[in-house]
Amino acid sequence: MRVLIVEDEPNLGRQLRATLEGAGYAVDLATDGEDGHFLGSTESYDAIVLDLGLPEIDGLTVLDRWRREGKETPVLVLTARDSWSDKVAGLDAGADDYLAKPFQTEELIARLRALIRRAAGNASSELIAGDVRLDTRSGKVTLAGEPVKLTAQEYKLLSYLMHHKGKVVSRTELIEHIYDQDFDRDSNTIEVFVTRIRKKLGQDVITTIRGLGYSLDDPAR
Amino acid sequence: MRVLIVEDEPNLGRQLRATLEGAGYAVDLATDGEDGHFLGSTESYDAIVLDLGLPEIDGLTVLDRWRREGKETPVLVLTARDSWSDKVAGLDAGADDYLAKPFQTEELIARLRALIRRAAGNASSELIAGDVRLDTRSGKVTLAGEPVKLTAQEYKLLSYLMHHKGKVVSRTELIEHIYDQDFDRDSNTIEVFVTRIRKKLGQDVITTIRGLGYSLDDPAR
DNA sequence: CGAGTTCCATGCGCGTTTTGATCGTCGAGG
DNA sequence: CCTCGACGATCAAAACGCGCATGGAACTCG
Repeated sequence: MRVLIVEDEPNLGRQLRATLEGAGYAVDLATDGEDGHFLGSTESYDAIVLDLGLPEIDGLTVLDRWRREGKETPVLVLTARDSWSDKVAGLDAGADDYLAKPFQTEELIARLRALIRRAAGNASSELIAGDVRLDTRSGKVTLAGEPVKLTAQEYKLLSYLMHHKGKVVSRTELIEHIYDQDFDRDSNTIEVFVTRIRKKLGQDVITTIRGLGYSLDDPAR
Repeated sequence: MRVLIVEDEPNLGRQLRATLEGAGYAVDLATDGEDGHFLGSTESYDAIVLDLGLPEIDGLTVLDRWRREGKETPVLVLTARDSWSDKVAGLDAGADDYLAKPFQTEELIARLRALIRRAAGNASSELIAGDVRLDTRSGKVTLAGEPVKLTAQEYKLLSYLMHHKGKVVSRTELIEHIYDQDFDRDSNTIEVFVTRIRKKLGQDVITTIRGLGYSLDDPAR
């Protein structure tokens, strides 16, 4: 999962990046509204963390522009604790969730996870496809009840596919969501990890759609 | 279920009351140690939330008095994030659980519930994972029945992991919960303590999930 | 002042990730 | 129905970086 942080205060920005990377996200960081808007418009993220108090362009403006452009990416807005006006304005501009500063990082992570889950249309923290279960809260995967050990990248890949169960996901899309900005686009890494996951969870978990990408279906239904 | 909150800071006090009432508790609020002590002694509660930093009479003193009077009501103590000394002193005075400020309201509710459940009967204040037992009340740890001497940091680290048994906990999360705000993010302290705990309690108590963090599982199930 | 604890720096080993090469397979067109 | 081309799967080995161990410095406490 790839996340954009728009935060002008350098320290907080760095801290946020560290936190989210620690939680397994690929993170891009923009330090002003201009940058933030550009990245948010051109790259593809699973969620955006947006601080409202930005220099140059105001955070609300950025959010508003994204929505006008048709960007649907879920946005979590950071506000000063007492500014209710910001909150109301943010609602109008299309924010999906709020967090008042200062906040606890776990709360941020929990909210983000919920946001991404909601955007994918899932209700619980557990994603299920056939015999495979992935718990986004504890970060664990089981196959027919048995715990399976996945490496960090394997987990990220599987997680993305399960969040988009039934959809055909292109290799490019996977690369974009698993890695951050600068990554060598032509390599067969994805294939390698698909192979590895299939080895651990069974051949038929991930279906190949030739020329288009991969898809994870739920055989249960 | 009836709960007493002893908290001098008006805002936090009100917030706590609202939270707990929302969770279905009957709530009394005392704003200083004097009041708190009196209410705790004369009324009957299922649990008490006690802030240590109080004017007039110190929270610890209040707690100590209750215990001398023979009050068995479970007490959850709120401490400033970094005052481990408070924690230790609190243990001696007979606190049943701790929460460092600032905390998540969900966590408070969860802990309170656990506290009440424990006090309600059978269960003890023990966290159990395999051969390892950690008594949150006495602060003692045993391995297969044998007492093990842990240092303060080792205890904190282990305690946090045991409170989140089964979850993958990132290094960042651990650092944030064990140290106060500004702490050198790139240092291998956590690794060092993990190693030390493993030396004392056995290699397989804490599982490493490469790239993500650590996890403590209960092999019993 | 000494014992114990906490923290930091360094180097190394090993699992993970990535690369590149090769093999297998599917599908279109002859 | 066969052949060829393109795409995907697989493998092995190299590169990388994480986490571990260790020893020592700084600090805290009695």
